[in-house]
Amino acid sequence: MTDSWVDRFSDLAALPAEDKKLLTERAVSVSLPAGTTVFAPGVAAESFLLVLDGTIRVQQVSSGGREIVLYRVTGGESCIMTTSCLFSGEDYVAEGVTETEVDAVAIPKAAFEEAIARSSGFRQLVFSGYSDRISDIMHVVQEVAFERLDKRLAQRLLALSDPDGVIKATHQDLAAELGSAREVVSRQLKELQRRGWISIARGQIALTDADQLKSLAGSD
Amino acid sequence: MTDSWVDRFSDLAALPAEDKKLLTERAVSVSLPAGTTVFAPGVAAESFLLVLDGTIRVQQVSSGGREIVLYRVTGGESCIMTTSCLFSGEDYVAEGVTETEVDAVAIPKAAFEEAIARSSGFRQLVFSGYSDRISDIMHVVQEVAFERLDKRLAQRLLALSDPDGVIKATHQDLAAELGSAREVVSRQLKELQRRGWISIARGQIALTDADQLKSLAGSD
DNA sequence: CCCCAAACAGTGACTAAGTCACAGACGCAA
DNA sequence: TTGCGTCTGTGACTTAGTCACTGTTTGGGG
Repeated sequence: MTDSWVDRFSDLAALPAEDKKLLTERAVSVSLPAGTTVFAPGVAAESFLLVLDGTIRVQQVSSGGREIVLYRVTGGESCIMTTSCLFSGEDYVAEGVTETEVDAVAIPKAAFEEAIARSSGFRQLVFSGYSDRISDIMHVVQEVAFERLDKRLAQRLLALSDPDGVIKATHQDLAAELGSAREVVSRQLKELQRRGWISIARGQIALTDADQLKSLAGSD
Repeated sequence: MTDSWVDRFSDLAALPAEDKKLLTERAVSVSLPAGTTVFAPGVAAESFLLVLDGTIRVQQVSSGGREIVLYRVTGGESCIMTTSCLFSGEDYVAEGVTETEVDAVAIPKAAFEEAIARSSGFRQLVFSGYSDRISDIMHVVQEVAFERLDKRLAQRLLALSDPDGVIKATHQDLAAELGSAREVVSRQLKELQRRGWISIARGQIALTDADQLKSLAGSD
């Protein structure tokens, strides 16, 4: 196994061979189809997850059925929600869903703890994963508490658009990104369309003036 | 040193003597007066902090001057914001302020890494600290995104009240707890007073019907 | 003792966002 | 073609946040 998955993680690639061996021998490769619920409130974790390919969306759901996206885990990142539960034994307060097909490796709790104890590179990977997620979630708090919805919507449209400036998402999907309500997003989108910055079709939005959107997204 | 500070942390009290020795020898005791800014955006951490006594309030501040409290670190807990920055090197996105006089021990980065490598109990402490904080912050997201302000205010009044049912805080202070605006909180408080659930004085609020407040705080 | 500057609190008018209850519109499958 | 489920539009209303004020208390300094 010369081109192992460990070489995809910069913190792990430089590891001593014996540490790499520990990880590669004990890890279990998994492949998940799009739309799989990786973890959810009320389910305890049993292993640590490293994403190789694809993206996992981590979100919270309210009792009233509204949702908000907290962050996404993409290739080369660890899913700290699993780590978190592995250690504290607490239940998840969020859920993780694969947005695409996801290739990952699952490291059982025992091997995880051994790797943490032995490998400083592995510790670095796990801790920086925690740090990054805390930053992400704090950013979400900042946004929902203090920022205007039109600005946040513009940010998301820019972030979610493909190279052609197209977003394939329903208004409901966008509302879930922002933690808002579908009707509110529909009205905001209509206003952006009125200004000529986007064009709206069923299940799809095209950016027609990205510069104006960037200006709105970056306004203080 | 028979009654060392390490015995205040359940994860550390059971440690082998040599691990305790490492921590106690390398840690630096600090005592901070109330109102000290422990960390703030744009300042990098240089050591890991364990709080022995007192509380540190961790909050975010918006460009418009509004604030929101994320969580509090109390005696026997680690301040993971310092850990986070220690590892990722990223700047703080929040600020920490002592609410009372705080006794703490600061563990330099080198000793921290050594302890992490050697002591599973210390790892447990650090990881569970992370997990708890992530839960806290996710809870904040849930609240600001989805819950009504009157319910959140009732929750905070109950949480902040002393055994006599009194809260010494200005309306501005409460607004900062909730990430809302002072005028909004003033109006909410007036409504609670109109219902006879609280009584309002300058800089102080007294709960007069905690049961009704609990009912509001727990409503779904 | 009185004055006065801060800090604290109250208010009205307005804008932004969320809720509720619908009514259309579109698109695929039977 | 005709449903039927998903997606979107809309009006009326409530809740929350903003702005620009005014009023009120309070603890020093003169």
